[in-house]
Amino acid sequence: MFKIGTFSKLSQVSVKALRHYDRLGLLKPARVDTDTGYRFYAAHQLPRLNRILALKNLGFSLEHIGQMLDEEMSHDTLRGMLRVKQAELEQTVRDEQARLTQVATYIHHLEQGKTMAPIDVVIKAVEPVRVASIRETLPDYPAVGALFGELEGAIAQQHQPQSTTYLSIWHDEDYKERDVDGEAAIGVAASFEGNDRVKVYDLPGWKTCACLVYSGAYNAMMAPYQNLMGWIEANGYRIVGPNREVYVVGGPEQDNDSYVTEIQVPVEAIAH
Amino acid sequence: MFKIGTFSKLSQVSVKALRHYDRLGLLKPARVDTDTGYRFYAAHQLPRLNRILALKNLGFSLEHIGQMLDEEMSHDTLRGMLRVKQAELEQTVRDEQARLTQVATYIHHLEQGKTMAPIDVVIKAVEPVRVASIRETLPDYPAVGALFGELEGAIAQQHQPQSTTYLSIWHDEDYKERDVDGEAAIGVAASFEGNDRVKVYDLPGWKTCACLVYSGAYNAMMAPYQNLMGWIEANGYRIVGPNREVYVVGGPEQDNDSYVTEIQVPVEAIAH
DNA sequence: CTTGACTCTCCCCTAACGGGAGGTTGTGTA
DNA sequence: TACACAACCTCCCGTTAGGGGAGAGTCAAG
Repeated sequence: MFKIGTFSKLSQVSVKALRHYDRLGLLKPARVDTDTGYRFYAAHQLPRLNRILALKNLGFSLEHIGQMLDEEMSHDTLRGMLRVKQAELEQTVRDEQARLTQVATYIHHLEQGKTMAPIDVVIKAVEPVRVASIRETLPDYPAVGALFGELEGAIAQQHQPQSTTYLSIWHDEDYKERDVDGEAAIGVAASFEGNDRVKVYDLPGWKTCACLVYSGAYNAMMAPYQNLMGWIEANGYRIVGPNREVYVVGGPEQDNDSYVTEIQVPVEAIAH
Repeated sequence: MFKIGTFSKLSQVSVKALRHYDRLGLLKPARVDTDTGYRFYAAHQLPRLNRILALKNLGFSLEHIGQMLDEEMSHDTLRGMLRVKQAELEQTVRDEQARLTQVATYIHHLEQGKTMAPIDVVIKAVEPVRVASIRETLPDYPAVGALFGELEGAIAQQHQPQSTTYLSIWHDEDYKERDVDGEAAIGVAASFEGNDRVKVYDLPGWKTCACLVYSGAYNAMMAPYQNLMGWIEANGYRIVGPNREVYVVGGPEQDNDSYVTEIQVPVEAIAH
């Protein structure tokens, strides 16, 4: 029988941790003095403690370890837990490696003396949303403004509340100077009805979307686009759909520095 | 100007998180109504929020992000922080991959219908300790018992308190049936003096040591040894020193099931 | 018998929020 | 204009796996 300090040195586990395991029921001392409350551990408890440490090293929570040790756990259940942990670890490794790539990209950019801009790129999910939209081949990008005017008219006609969700979708795979396949969309309620000209549908969401918030006039948006595309390539992603621009703050004038636009490009990680 | 709920939807960041960033000074609302306490955010704050999210995705703490955003941080300092983060991430990836290997090993063992024993293996640090020891070529493993008797005699002679640290060290690289190069060691105080027969020195510690606690008689220790060695090989480690046995509970008799022994083998990870 | 080492319980702390209580403010509708 | 309800506020507690320390009791040696 060892007192907690001796047992702690023996097992290289801190006294605090041993008391913690006692509270959680993971490792009860072999005997507890009823008068003094002193914990006494037996040597034959070392293998159990060691198993706790081993499972902890694998990344299991103490709660899970308790389940794995206490219940007479079946082989299959145990294997299942290991498989789940395996999947978790694989996901973690992938995530960390993606971060590593990003950090390396930024360091590289910095050493080239370039701007910090690519650090603003974020991968996030984009929710689906019901929109009214018009899609057309436009002479150039700014021409999408006219489509928004048309949409606003149609929405006002049906006495719908005005939405703050304005976005355009660019369907061309490559950059084009003219004859652009563009779509203007405004968020609407489910009750809104379309017509021949104005289509109403649920714009699908994306689970992984590279996003960059850009603050400035529309005619200077080329640079952030290039940053975003460069980021996507450098970090091992592939574009899997048309890019969108969400107009957080915008208006009819062309050159307004206070406009805020979010560029969204759906991507997926290139396998391994 | 948006109220917190609108800004939350716009940025896909929860209201709770926005309030949290406000408290931390990471992202103060553009205006706070002095009467109601309502927070009002401006669209031009989205890029800053986006940068916060991007840095958070890289694994930086909010405190670090605050430093990176607030101070007019120099390029060099920034690059330094990125390098540190890069090193951290590399370490994390290595750790997680080691865990992954372990989990895979255990799943494999389970599917072979073998015992769970290898799951008890733990990698930990072993502290250096001052010992009195005798090293000799022994006819067989049990013969080390006599050396302990000799050591105990020498320690008793100097009226030293008796230690609980008993361990033996096996210097042979391979398993040998006879003529074993073994060492018996007992922990002593710094004041203890050796002689021709009994050497006193600081037994070095190890930073990474594969350890297995075994509960049972000495003559059945072959199986745990094989488990441990198999584990070391399967998990990509290499043995880099003589293995030790720490006798947590032991005695002179050969076959006692209540004995507890920890087997320690110094290892290092095989590079990549 | 004293001193110092050891042990006990209890409480607060971590990072980045989430959940909920309880109270105030804003907005849409009858 | 009144009322309901959504949105907002602050404050408090919870999460993991213990660490740090206070204040009090216990143990072993000199």
